[in-house]
Formats: sequence, structure tokens, C-alpha cells
Amino acid sequence: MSKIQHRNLYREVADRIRELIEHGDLVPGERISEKQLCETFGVSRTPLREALKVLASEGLVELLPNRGARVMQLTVKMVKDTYDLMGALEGLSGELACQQISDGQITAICKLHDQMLDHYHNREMQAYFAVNRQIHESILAAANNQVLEEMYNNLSYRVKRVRYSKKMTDAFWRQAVNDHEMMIVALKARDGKRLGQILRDHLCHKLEVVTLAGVIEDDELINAVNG
Amino acid sequence: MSKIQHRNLYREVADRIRELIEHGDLVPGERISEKQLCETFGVSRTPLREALKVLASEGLVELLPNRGARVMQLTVKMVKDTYDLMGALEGLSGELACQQISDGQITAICKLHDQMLDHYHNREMQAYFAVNRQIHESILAAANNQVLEEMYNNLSYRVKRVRYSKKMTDAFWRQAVNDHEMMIVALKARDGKRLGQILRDHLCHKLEVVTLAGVIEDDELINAVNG
DNA sequence: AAAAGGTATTATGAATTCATAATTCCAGCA
DNA sequence: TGCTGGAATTATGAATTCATAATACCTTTT
Repeated sequence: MSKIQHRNLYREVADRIRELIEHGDLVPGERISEKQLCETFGVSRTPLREALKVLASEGLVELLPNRGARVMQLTVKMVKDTYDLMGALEGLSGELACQQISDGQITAICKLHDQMLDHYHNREMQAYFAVNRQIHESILAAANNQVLEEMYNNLSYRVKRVRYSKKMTDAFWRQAVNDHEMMIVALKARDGKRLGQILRDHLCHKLEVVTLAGVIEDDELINAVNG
Repeated sequence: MSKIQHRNLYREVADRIRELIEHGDLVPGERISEKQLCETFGVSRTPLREALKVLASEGLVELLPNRGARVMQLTVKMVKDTYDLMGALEGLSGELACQQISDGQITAICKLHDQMLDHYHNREMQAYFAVNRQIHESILAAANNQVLEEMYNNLSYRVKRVRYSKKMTDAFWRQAVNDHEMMIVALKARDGKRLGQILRDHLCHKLEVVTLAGVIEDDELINAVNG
């Protein structure tokens, strides 16, 4: 791994550690060795520890007093809670977007929607997810709320490790596409309340189709605490 | 000011700086002198700078490369955006709370509600706000979603400097109390959708009754950037 | 007197050093 | 053999030191 370039070191380090977590190179629950990371990145402990503190406040890492840091161990409940929250934020983004979105932005989203439909009919799941994400990001951007965007991205990062299942059921997929059809209708009508409602409900079953790799069951956690 | 006690220093320091910001001792836009804060708290620069980085990631402080830190300057738009977000989160808390709240918790909230009504009728604004906050916190707690709670508290901290106006209009106050009446009805019926809707709308006009002390108008900001 | 340039000072960014808490490992003992 | 206690080691928490960028101040020149 290439050494880090020296500019705003703690921020660079934080980005790199985020990548390591996202990529699964740092295993949840496993202790993070400061010395080892220092050597990996070629930096001293000061910026590394600053980065860890930022990551802790982002909820990606947990700091144990006098016992170092570890990658945050996600529980099923935490993932569910996070999805609930993201649903609420998506809903808000829809409501806000309708208040000010331009005709051009709407046509752009409709274009993406058509692309997504193509991928759906061709059963191209990767491409489908990519365009799907673009649509939601477009709505988020159209909401024109920096604080919302920041929060949403933070939450998104926390559960990034939980990947979408490769074997999404047809029924679920059809339902998701159907939601998107309704979204487009509401968006074109600039019906914020309705778009918000659709988006809030849209995400709420997403948990059913994620693979919980690296996520521990809550009863496991209880055992780990008691045992 | 008493020296800080040595235990998880960076966290203590962060708490203290939050207090200073909330209390208005650290003025928005003003540069934060590391040396001065170090002397105030009786700590070295290392934990202080760690604290600043955490506060920056919380949005309370902004870090300028090679030029230190300053208290985040709130704009009217940022405050509005934050209130929109908090409204959405309140709404979610209501929905979730209805799914699992116990009878005991409901009666406790009803009790608070009655207290609040008393304060309203007696025109005791301070007490009214205190109980009002307790009600919303109770619902938030009943939602049983740690991530939500954490995020709400963070947002709350960002706009804490913006205080409620002493001269809230009767009309507005009556409307707020009316909202609360409807909330109680929905809560007793455990009607999550409805409670969520009320809570989302409840906050959305709050901006109208806050004093924007220390907050700069967005056109001022534009002037500051251009000038 | 005002502006430009350069030096001195100060503040920040990062590395190193020091202190202390946690862990490991081993000896002694039951 | 397994358990307890303590020394040695290691890792973390915090302070200090070093390097460098930004700022302030002063001189020089027009």
C-alpha cells in the first residue's frame, strides 16, 4: 500500500481507514493496532489518533478507554435503526425536493428512471443498483439541504459494509420498481407530501434483502456480554 | 474557571468547549486560540486539538487548514435546514414510539402534557418550554432507536445557540398547544402514521419564533465572501 | 506618507518523548 | 495440572519538541 501524501494528514488517514473498514480489511470487533496502522500509512500516532476520534464520532469506530479502538460491531438492531432513519431522511429529501426542483432536474431523473427500468427488464442487477442510487442521490441533491445530505451520507457509510443480496426475490424487486414508478408520478406533480410518504415506506423493507455479513445477531451480543 | 479533571481528557475538553459555545463565551466566527484554551483548561494541545476535530465533525466548529479553528457561523438557511431535519426525526420518533410504547410510558407523557397545559394557562413560558422539551424527549426515548437519538441530539446542539423568543405570539402558542393535544390523541390511539405527521409539521414553523442571535443573514455571508 | 518587500514572531501540523494503564508471561503454590 | 500473584512488556494517554506555514512588524524605497 502506497504511503500517504502529506496534506491534512488526519483527514487523509480517516479516509483511508474508512476505506479499509468498507472494504473489509479491518474486521468489526477486531482491535485496531495504532502502531500497525501508523506503519501502514507512514505517519506518526498523533494524526492517526485524531482520525480515530473523528471516526468514533461518526460511529464507524468505537474507542475503549485505555484499551484502544475497534471497528464498530454492527448489530441487527443497529442496522434496522439506521435504515429507519435513512427512510425518514429520504422522505424529507423528497418533500423538500418537490418544493424547488427545476424542470430540467426532473427530466434528468426521469431519464435515470428509464435507464433503471431497462436494467430491471434485462435483469442487470449491478447496473440497476448503480442507477437506483443515482436517482436517490439526485433527489437528495435537489432537496438543497446540506445538513440533510451530510447526515444521510454519514448513515450510509455506517451500513455500507452490509451489502445488498445477490439473490433479491422477484417479488421484492417488482415492488421496488413499482415504488419508483409512483415516485416519478409524485415528483412530476411536485407532490411533496406524497413523494415523501413513498420514500419513507420505500426503504423500510430494504433490510430484508441485505446480507448481514459481519453483522452480529443481537442474542449473540447478549451472550458475548454475559459470557 | 476550575481546572479540568484528568479522565478521558479530549472528551472532557470537547464537553467544555461545547458549553462555552452554547453559553456564548466563544463567539461564532471568532478564531479559537489553542494556547488560550489550553491554559483555561490546564491541558496540553494534544487533547485540545483532538477535541476540536471531534467538534468539527459534529458541525459545531470549522477547521481552516493551517489557520486554526473557529466556532461555526450559522446562517439562516443552515438553521432552517436543521429544523427541517429535526422535524423529520421527530416524526420518525413518533412513528416508532407508537409501535412499542407501554401504557405506563403513555400515562407518564399524558401527565407531562397536563403539566404543560397548566403552564400554558398560567403563561409560565420557561416552565412550559422545559416540560415541552421533556415530552419530546420522552417520545424520542420511547422510539427506542439509539442512532436516531444520537443524531437528534447532535442537531439540537448545533442550533442551541438560537434561543426561543421571549415574545412568542399568542396565536403561535395556541397552535403549538393544539398540536400537542392532537399528539396526545394519536399517541393514546397508538396511531404512528398520524403522530408522525403531526410531529413533522409541528416543528416546521418553529423558526418563526426564534431569535437569531449570532446568526448571520445569508446575504451578509455573500457580502463577506465577495468583499 | 504609502506601498512593497523582507525579517521576526507566532500559531499550527506532526513527530517524539514521557507517564501510566493494560496485558502477557512466568514462577510459585495448591 | 491448574490457579494465583507479580514482574516484564506492550499499548495507550498526554505533554513536549520540532518543523513549517501564516501573520505581524519593521525597514526601505518611491
